[in-house]
Amino acid sequence: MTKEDKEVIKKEKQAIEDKYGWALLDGRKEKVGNFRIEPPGLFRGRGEHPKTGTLKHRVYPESVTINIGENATIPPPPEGHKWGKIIHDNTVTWLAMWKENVNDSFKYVWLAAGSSLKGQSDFKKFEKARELKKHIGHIRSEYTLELKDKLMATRQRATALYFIDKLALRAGNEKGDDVADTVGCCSLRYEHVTLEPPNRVIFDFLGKDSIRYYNEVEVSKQVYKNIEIFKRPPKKEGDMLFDRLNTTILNKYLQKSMKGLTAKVFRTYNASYTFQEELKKTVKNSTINEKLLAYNRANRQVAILCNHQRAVSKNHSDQLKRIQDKILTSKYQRYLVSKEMLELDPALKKKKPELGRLSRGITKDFIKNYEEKELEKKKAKLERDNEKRKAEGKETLTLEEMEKSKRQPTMERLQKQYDNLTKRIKAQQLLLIDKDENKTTALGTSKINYIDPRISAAWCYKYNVPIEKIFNKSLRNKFKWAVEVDENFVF
DNA sequence: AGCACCACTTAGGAGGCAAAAT
DNA sequence: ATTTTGCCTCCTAAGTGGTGCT
Repeated sequence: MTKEDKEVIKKEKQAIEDKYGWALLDGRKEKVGNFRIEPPGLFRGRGEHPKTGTLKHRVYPESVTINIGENATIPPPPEGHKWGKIIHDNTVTWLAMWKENVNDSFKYVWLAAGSSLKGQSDFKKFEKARELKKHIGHIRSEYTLELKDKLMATRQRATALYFIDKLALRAGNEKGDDVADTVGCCSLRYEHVTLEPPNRVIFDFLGKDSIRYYNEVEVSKQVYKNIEIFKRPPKKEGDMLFDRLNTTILNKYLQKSMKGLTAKVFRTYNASYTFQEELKKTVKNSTINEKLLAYNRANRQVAILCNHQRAVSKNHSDQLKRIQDKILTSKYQRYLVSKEMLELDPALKKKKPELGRLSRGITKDFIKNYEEKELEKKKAKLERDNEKRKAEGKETLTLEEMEKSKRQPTMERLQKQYDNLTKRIKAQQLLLIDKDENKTTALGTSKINYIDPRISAAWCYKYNVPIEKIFNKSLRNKFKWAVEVDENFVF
């Protein structure tokens, strides 16, 4: 498409956003989230979903309910149609709703992530997780005691809670057989947990979105013993590990320790807490890039804890090789610069002995390859230059003449080149580490949903990192409520 | 207790786009 | 000039957990 074509499409898109993308909430203009009805198509479930490929019907205005202020103007339905229902319920936050035919579930139109409503509930979520901080000591000592309880139901509850707390497992509601067979903590089955003496437990199951959870963990003697008991015959494959427990029982129990406490709060709490602890490894006087690496590492620890995975890109290993190659190139270039420096001032050999060691790790093959490429480049440049010269009526040069015509390097210039290359090598090495550590881990989900954004904001202030380096535009918008903290904020 | 129903948060992948690399 | 990469937005599925009824 031409620039103009794109411009037209962009404008049309913007006009739709302007028209449908806003709502009035208590007189304030608020951005609406996804306001589009899902188009018909084949249902694409994740993992082995029994309904994969079934037809998802087109949704007509007649099956859409509009939730709007009593005196507000009702947006007109598409020509020739009527809305299913108009309601005025101010106890819920959705603006429109319909029922989808494949799984019989509801779909909603809500305000956008950056809206005041979503911001408020985000704030409440993290405040609740912080509230847990005050109770966690007591909760832990209680479930540690209850691991030995005479009553099997209590023991199971304590053991499940131990996993939820230590491993950040999801609650694990029961599911029907009309959806993919995935589990969380309370719905773990016999075959999902294997024991390895003396105290190792191996988890292997499909969790939310059919993402595999595989983890080998050392547990306390009592927990090991409990699992042994819960797996004792006649229990067999296919049976529930915690047959006396479900999420309702667990959550009812948690309410007693803290009002509003449920299993999912532990994930938020442990994610944010872990992040805050990991961030302490940031080095005060390091470069911005090093600080960002520390930030991403802390983020990554949380993502690993929460098992946020992503598919490895198909050319991941190629990418790594390319970066390694670049590092080698920079190192070789730096070595060449150091040689020139030594030629210019042989006394440097004693003053800066490190200059003599720069060729380490650079193979002859690499050098040969590099020099060949360099020669190609020079020849190409020479050809271009000579074209120009001809056009200007000047004499053409040979390769040797071009080399000679270069300015003689001064020590100052060489030192600058040297320093720049050192900087570049460092940056490339950081990139390499970051990239490799990141190949199967998705950082986004924990950043968006689990890590209290105030921790990040405070970190930025404390270490003098611009907030744009860690929050993109939409995150800054989503976390508007959080950036007002000062550098001393503690989760 | 078990359910149906409902409303909300959490999740990974697809695809678009612009900057970087070639 | 063209291709690759990396970030971001969009999409919608898949969880959690509440309420009210039997």
